[in-house]
Amino acid sequence: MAHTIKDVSRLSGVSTATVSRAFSNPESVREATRAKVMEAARILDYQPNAIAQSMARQTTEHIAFLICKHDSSILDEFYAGICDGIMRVTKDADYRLLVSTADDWGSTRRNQVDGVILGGSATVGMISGYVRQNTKIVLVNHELGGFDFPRVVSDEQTGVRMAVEHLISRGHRKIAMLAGRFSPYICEVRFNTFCSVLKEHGLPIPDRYVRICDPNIPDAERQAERILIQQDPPTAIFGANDVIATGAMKAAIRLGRKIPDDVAVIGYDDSRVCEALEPELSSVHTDCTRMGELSAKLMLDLLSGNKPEKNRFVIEPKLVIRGST
Amino acid sequence: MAHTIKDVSRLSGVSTATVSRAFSNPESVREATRAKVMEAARILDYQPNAIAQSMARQTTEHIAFLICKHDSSILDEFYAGICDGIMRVTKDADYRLLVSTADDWGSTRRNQVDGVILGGSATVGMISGYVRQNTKIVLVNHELGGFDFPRVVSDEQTGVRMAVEHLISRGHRKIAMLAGRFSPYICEVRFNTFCSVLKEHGLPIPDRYVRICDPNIPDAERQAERILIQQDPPTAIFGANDVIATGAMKAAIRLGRKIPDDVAVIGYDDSRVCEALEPELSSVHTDCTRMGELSAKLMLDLLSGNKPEKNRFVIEPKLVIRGST
DNA sequence: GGTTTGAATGTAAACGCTTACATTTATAAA
DNA sequence: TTTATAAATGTAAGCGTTTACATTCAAACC
Repeated sequence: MAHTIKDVSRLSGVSTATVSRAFSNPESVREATRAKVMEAARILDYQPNAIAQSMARQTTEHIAFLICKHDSSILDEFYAGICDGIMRVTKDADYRLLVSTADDWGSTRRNQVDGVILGGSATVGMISGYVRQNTKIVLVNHELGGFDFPRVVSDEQTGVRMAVEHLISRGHRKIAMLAGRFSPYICEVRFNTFCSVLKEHGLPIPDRYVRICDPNIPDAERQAERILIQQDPPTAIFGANDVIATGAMKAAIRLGRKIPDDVAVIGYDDSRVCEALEPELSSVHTDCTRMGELSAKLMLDLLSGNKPEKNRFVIEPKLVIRGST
Repeated sequence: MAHTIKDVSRLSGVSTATVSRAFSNPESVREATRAKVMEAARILDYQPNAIAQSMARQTTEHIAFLICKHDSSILDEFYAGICDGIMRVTKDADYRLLVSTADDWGSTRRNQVDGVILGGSATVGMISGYVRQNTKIVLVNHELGGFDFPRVVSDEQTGVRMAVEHLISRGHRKIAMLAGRFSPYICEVRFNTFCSVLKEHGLPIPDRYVRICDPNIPDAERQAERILIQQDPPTAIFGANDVIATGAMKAAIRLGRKIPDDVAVIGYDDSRVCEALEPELSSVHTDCTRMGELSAKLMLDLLSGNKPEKNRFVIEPKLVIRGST
């Protein structure tokens, strides 16, 4: 067994209270005393037991990041980015980070964390448990209708608008979209915004220019091919995300179309794959690391008892123009 | 404040011991009693306090995954994969997972976890602290010379051998390598194995067929171009990882070389980018999720007091042949 | 009905800290 | 030196569980 505060107390000849203070509130003990304590601790290789501290202090200095997305996880580049941002902040603040993909996480061992950052689509059911236990909540990349939790979201409308208007500014009039079948809310926003922007510019959206595909390359490739081989094909394709846009590019290349001359392609997310493609894929960048950092800072703020000045933080995406447009 | 076991005890009219038993050892209390307890707990919305349990049981049911790699993190596809594997297992076993990129993690709050899985290159210094505290240790994707910790590693020699012999079997005699400058140990193994396999087959390795590059696409592209534009260029390039191989492909495409006819390219890691490229990139697949799962299972084994039958588990990589070769 | 026995429950001492409050010690002022 | 005051330290009661041990209860046997 590791040594306890009592052993240090005995060896250094001071009370356990003083040992405790020497560790967690050094200014409150005399220099000489602190030295004695630390020396004893060194000899015994003592470190305060974190669990006992949590027990006594009623706080764990743990927060959790929960990825609430059906079939997705830390493997998702976007959530990994958020997680990375959260890790940076929690590390600096000396908080520990628990990570889980979670539907039902809330039901078990809830009171082990001071706060939980929910990424993806949390449900009211998940959240109510935390609320009852007074566990702090921050939402990231998601809004929960009817609630005003502190949250960090990305301005997808603007992102899509930038992508589409970029195509238009390049002279494209026949623009197709490969809509997605992944996160329902996101897919809806991206498609709806695509439509409104085109309408605003007086451009038509014939049905044959729209296809819905699964978020994997082969399906995107199939659907893109269908769009491209028709009579009077579009001169540009907007993919609902980079994976889908990648499929579009592959289809175009296989059909012998030149990118961007015969057909331009743009994606969304600015994932790593964009720079790997030839030509490189234009896309819309969302700074997910910053989203993570911001949500973690919000959480720390909450935990230190501050109310943040506002509850909704919006990250503005950036258009990244590359060779594909 | 949340209710405690005492509140439940009072409301249900039994002792706290019985409440505790009703929760953590249901068979040991009479059906009727358990029902009373559970009803009281339901009314009070009681849940056992996990911290107090950890305190009393002297176990946290937390394990940590530490990514010990200088400039890398959960953003790294490979470590994300390991992490995903660990998460699956810990989730099933109802353990919580702490994740951190760590150099110095060991120094602080060490005793909050029952065990730690170290990914990347842990140092003896990091480990000694855990050993003293009797925290269980498992290594993944790394060996620690001179120690025999339970560990899961990938058989890189075989992986490289498969890649190179695949090129040879395709008739290539002039094979170049873009060696890497990332993880020193890995880079060394990959390069050395490349050389020995070529030697075994009596093939030359002229200096002009080897270049070392940083693990980013632009640099790989530059170096690959240097290799390709020389007189008597290689007919195949082995990239030390997929990023580097991607750069090689881009260089070849830009130079107007046909892949795989003018030059074949193969990578290592089988990351997501492989299937995005056109043609798709052949590579060597390491099942990192399985490495994660295995290391987590090893850890759970250790924590339940079993000695694993052996300490070194080797994952065999698989060759994935695609259009680029 | 009285024993015996095993199961169910209760009592109370840990687990290793923190912290309000009490006490002692050092410092400054008179 | 005495006294007032502030700083340092000590005492002991929590924090919310678990669990060894003691006690009670119920069923089964004689």
